[in-house]
Amino acid sequence: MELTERQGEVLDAALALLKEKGEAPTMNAVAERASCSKETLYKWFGGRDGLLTATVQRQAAQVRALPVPDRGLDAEALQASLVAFARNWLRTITGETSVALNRLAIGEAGIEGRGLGRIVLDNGPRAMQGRLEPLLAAGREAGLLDFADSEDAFRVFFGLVVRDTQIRLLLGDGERPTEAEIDSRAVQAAAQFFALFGADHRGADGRRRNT
Amino acid sequence: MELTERQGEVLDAALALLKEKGEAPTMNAVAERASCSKETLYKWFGGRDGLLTATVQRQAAQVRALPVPDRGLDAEALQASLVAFARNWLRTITGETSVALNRLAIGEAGIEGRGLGRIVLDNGPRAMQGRLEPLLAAGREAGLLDFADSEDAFRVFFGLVVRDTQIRLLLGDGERPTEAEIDSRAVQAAAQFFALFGADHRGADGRRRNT
DNA sequence: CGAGTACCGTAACGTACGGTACGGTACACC
DNA sequence: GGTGTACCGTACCGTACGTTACGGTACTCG
Repeated sequence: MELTERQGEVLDAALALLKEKGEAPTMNAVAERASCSKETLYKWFGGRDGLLTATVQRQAAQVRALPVPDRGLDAEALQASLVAFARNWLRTITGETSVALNRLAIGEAGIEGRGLGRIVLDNGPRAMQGRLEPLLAAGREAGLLDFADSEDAFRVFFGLVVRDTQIRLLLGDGERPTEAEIDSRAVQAAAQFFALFGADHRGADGRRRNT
Repeated sequence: MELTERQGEVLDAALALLKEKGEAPTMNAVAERASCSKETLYKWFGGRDGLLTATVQRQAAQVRALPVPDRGLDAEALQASLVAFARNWLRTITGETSVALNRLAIGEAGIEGRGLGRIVLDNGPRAMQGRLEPLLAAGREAGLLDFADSEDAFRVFFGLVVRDTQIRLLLGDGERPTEAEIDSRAVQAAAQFFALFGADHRGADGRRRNT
């Protein structure tokens, strides 16, 4: 959906309300906050579902991709890329916006005909997977990594990075990791991933190359 | 809260509706499904919040604990316990009931004064942590595991087991793992955990004993 | 300058739903 | 048999909110 600047402001207002109140804002609240008429909301977005969908889409779309070195991939560069991925991802999912969006999407994901979960999924875990798997494959090509199934490898990396952080935040456990903790965790996760899938280590996980 | 059998039936009806509709059921719907009067609902549970809280509590409380061998802990027994833990946990979180409960709790977790998130948290990740950490500590005592911070070790285990499974299910990605996949993943996660924290391996994660 | 367009502000409508009230029934206890 | 208790079924009330309608204003275009 193509957005004018004014429409973007309206969606920003909707997002702000979502973060403040913790639940999907009402049409009245959005109209008031954005200083626009409800008629305009309906004209632009079709209704409540359209407004919320557009709000989620606007935010989800601006999760930025990280540049991946596709030439001259050595162990150092691969490690650095993985750490950068992990740090970027942790920052995203622990952010207030991401938590609010995921809450909204999850809350409506069980209901017939709601597409919010799909949007967040496509721009969240699946987007991460789509960007990371090529990097992992390149690492294997370069003889730095050793795994059979790149999807499986991605999921292990995801687990090492995210752990129980996201589900705890979603459930309202207030303790957000600090920037320093995020950095440390990113380094740690990348190191653990290398310990499991680095080509210069033994296949201690018992499943290497056959799962 | 002490429950009579009839009250349990009412909460079962509420849970059934929650799973069917994907969102918190209305008082009318619960009364009709359970063949009871709304007045009774209010008398028993105080109101809508009380009813939903009781529903979540009833389910959350019956996540069963696994027996932990506290004597004669050898490598085999520890591995078996970890696999059992992983399998049990994966079965729980991929179950329809758990997904519905988590959706409900997360959807209301951002709202002032709602306690559902806390309940699920206490009976979910925190309960798992409370049961697993003693096992890990025992493994360290027995010279089988090597880690500095047992909470950190728990979280790595959690990540290796759960990966992105839970968040994908919550967001509506329909693909549930089969029983065979759960078994395989449990074994794999335990092996990977040993590869990272087993006392007979090198400390390849770079953080052993100092984080 | 007149017509059209886009938008704001506000009022109004319909409905869903949480909560309450009340009559009716079955059963226990004196 | 009379009284109290617990519960069902249903009707009712108030409010919140999605949606629609409409009058008023500014700006554009011919």
